[in-house]
Amino acid sequence: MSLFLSSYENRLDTKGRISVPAPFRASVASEKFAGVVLYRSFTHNCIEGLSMSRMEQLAAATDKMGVFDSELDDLSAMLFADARPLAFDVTGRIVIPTELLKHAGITDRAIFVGRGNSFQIWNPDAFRAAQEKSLNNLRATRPNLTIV
Amino acid sequence: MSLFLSSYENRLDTKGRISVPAPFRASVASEKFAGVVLYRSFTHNCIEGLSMSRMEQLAAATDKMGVFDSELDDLSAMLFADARPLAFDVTGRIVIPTELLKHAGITDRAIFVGRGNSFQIWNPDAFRAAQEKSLNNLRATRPNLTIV
DNA sequence: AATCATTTTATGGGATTTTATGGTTTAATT
DNA sequence: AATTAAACCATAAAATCCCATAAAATGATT
Repeated sequence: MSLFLSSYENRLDTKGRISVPAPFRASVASEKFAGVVLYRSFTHNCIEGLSMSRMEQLAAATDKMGVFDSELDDLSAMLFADARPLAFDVTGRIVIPTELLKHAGITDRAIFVGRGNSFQIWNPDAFRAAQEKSLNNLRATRPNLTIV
Repeated sequence: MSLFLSSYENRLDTKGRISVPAPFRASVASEKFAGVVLYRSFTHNCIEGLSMSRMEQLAAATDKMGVFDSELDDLSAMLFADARPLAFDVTGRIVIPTELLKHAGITDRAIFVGRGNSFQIWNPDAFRAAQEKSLNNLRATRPNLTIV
């Protein structure tokens, strides 16, 4: 699976369909499941997105961490229960379930945001506000950028 | 991946295409992705450039910190959301997105500047001015570079 | 060192394909 | 029958491919 990079703003049509950006579709093109997995972000008012193979990776990781870890139990309970697998239609569109749209405050437009091994879907205005904040945080705290 | 060294000034055509200098293309020639990844510099009015493998290194680093760790959140949010994967065309050109050009003040000419494991793209005049300034700083502070 | 031949590189423009998006029709579910 | 969901068709804009050429770099041969 290749990385999810960059950001793409698309619009929802009257039926709630929205095109997953072609580069994101390309990122999962080699997988068995032609689609993505979405769930509500625990930390932001946005939707988190993954490939199915990444979801399987997470399942394997939680397995390894032990069955009796209660924190992890909560996490995986949320994650797997909430996760919605959504297949692309022929033109590469999905219909995002209403609960997810509501959680992200999305109505007629949405922005797909690359996050490396995952991505997010935001209300465009909310995203830009959040980015502004992140940039200010970065400039204030100047974390270690040497890796870049 | 071999180092990005030296500087090369090229011109943008009417479609916004610009040749990536052949030596820079050679630096990423062995990689799966035949192209580069660009994003807006956090600190300067220029564009930063990386190879895709370097980008994947960054993704792996954020993975190691835990998928739900928030420490690197701001940095990776900025970086991956802004990063544009740009494939070379047959003759080795890319089209630099308008936001990036705007951020760097580039119109019809641009200079590719080697930075070792990465590179930058500048408005040629802005770059020369910045270099002049850097040189003066160096002369004043005479920093020491420790090897290893 | 100088000439010439060959290859590579940077740049230009037209043709083709992909993509996002809208609408219509058919099938399924209640 | 009514509503919902899925499949199908259409299109304008944008991105990409393809071909052509001049300049520059390289290498070979004097």
